[in-house]
Amino acid sequence: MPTSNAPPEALTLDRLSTPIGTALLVTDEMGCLRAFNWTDYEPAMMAWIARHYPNTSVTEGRVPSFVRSAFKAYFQGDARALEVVPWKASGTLFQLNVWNALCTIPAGETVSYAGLAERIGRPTAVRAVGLANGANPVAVVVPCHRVIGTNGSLTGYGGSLPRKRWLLNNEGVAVSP
Amino acid sequence: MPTSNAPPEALTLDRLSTPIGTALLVTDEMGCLRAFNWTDYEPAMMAWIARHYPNTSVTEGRVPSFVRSAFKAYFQGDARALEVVPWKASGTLFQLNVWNALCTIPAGETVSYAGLAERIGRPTAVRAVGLANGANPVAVVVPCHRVIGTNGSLTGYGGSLPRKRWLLNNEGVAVSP
DNA sequence: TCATCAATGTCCGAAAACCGCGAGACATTG
DNA sequence: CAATGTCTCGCGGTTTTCGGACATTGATGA
Repeated sequence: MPTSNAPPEALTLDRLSTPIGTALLVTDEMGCLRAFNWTDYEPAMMAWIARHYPNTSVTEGRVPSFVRSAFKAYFQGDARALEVVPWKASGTLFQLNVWNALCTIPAGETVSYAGLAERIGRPTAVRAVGLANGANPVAVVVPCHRVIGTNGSLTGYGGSLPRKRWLLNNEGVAVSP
Repeated sequence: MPTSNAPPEALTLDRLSTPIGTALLVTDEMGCLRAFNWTDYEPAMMAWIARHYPNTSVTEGRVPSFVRSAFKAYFQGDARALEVVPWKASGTLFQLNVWNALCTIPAGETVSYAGLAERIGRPTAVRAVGLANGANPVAVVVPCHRVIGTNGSLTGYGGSLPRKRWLLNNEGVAVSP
């Protein structure tokens, strides 16, 4: 059956309070995480969903409880709790490569943009990696926050730098300032 | 299930000898015609398939016998024989509108490009209709050859004008030269 | 140590080019 | 005076091309 790659029919949008703001969780019929963001960026997230899943409805509701539990545990300090959450992302081949590579960075470690570029076999596509990083629709679960500048600075983060710092601290990474 | 609109997993490519060249028939798992062309344009057709069905395999084989029979009957003079062949096409909304409108032209009749534009409610999109006509992936079954210029000239045809003339003759239409 | 600068790959939106037409303006023909 | 032919221009969806933007980095020079 070719259903495996088909776009989802219906998405569920849930809200979860965290120490760094209210999070938006979006899962498909299979309980697969399709999008994650904070309420500050709700309009942008909805626009992204509309562009990538044109014929899919989004209704507010409860995502599967194991998903909620995983996020709760993570935000209470269990750095590896999110590894059990299944996710599926829509993007170009290059972006998918980057996102998959992100998941090989264990909690508690960081990689530079250049390092990530090497991992996917495109040593020179450094800026492109940064761009793909920012396009990650399932933040936190796909740990784009674990990528920092070669010199150790945090550089950027779609969800604001304070959150990036908080997430890294929560995973046991020492960040400078 | 969202499977109905999902792309096919595997396509079958068959060859059939006709009075105007060897035809290429491509059907999906359900026996639905997905592409039609003559061997002169085989590379172009394969490229079209690759672009529209990126993850689909194409293997040579036999299409369902009722499909072959229908084509044989048509090319032996049974003008309406192809009406029983199911087809499915990938294209933009505008193109789908045009292709559906084409199927309302009975064998033995013709319509002008302007007339076709009116039928779909876009009286001024005349050239666009011509363009969509040329993009028809399932020629003959979706009878794009039944569209001619307002002044009665054949104007153009992707499969070459002699074939357009032959097809119309075969359906009982009197064409000038 | 800190600005400045160039080199770099991908993605997105805007703009232009491409045509399987038709209508109108003229010229040519019988 | 038709009837026929050539030419020009406007039409509109699709495809292609092009120019910036960017979650970087390493080499320079104060």
